[in-house]
Amino acid sequence: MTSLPTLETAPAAAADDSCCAPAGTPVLGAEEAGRQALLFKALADPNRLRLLSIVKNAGGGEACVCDLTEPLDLSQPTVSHHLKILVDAGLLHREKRGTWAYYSLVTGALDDAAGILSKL
Amino acid sequence: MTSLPTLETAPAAAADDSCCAPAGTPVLGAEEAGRQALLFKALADPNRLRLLSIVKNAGGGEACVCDLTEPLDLSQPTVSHHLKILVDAGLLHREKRGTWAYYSLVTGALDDAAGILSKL
DNA sequence: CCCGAATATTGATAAACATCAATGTATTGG
DNA sequence: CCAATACATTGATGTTTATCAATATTCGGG
Repeated sequence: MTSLPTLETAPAAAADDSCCAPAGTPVLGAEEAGRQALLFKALADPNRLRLLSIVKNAGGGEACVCDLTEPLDLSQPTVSHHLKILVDAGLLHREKRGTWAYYSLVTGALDDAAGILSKL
Repeated sequence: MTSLPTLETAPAAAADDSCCAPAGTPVLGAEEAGRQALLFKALADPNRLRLLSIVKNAGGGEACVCDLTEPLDLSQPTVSHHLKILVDAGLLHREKRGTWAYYSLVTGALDDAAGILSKL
């Protein structure tokens, strides 16, 4: 303990010289913060944001890997890697049809992420 | 629709065997994606999310470092480091009054971040 | 049943990151 | 001025991350 603050009990006297609030503040729990951070980690990369943008605006709302490799100027394994991160984060849905894998936005996932920020 | 792809505008020639769309898709630019990724990088850490939550819900809408070190169970330098990242990302505002540094939310910054996701 | 195409996985490497201890800086009170 | 307090910066360290080349897997066609 480094300083005066943190008076959990007995605020009574006041005349408090400290800088700090009464420490009764409601805080985002560590576990939930961890879960939410995983989601934003998935969004914290330029190429993944571009992937989401391309998929969202693609005709039919879906795109295969071959649609995504060229515009990003990344190798195919790297694109697959990013797509896996987005799927694991619950942002993209993957459907294999024949040889191709089609990726589409999970409905409401981006709005949910946005909602987290608004309600922090 | 078993396989062949998403041709929106039917660009004449083609006879294309590929799985891919005509590559006319509007894409989030690399530069803007980079800027936006910086913002989400700042949000992609549990402790920084908790910092934002504490500051937002603090009495008076502001909190000093001593309010933040204890609930996160991090060293003071680490908290200062995270706060700097949030300030650099445009999410927090820093005001020094006397010996203390008070941090507060930049108005609308979180909503702007949320808006990016909605409008991807 | 084998071949080629589309995608996924593995292994390696360099860069970025989170964290703390130690130290620096600035400001207040005596 | 001096000392103490609040915060920032620096340096070091272990972990995570982005990327590619090489390889594996899976599927449709002949």
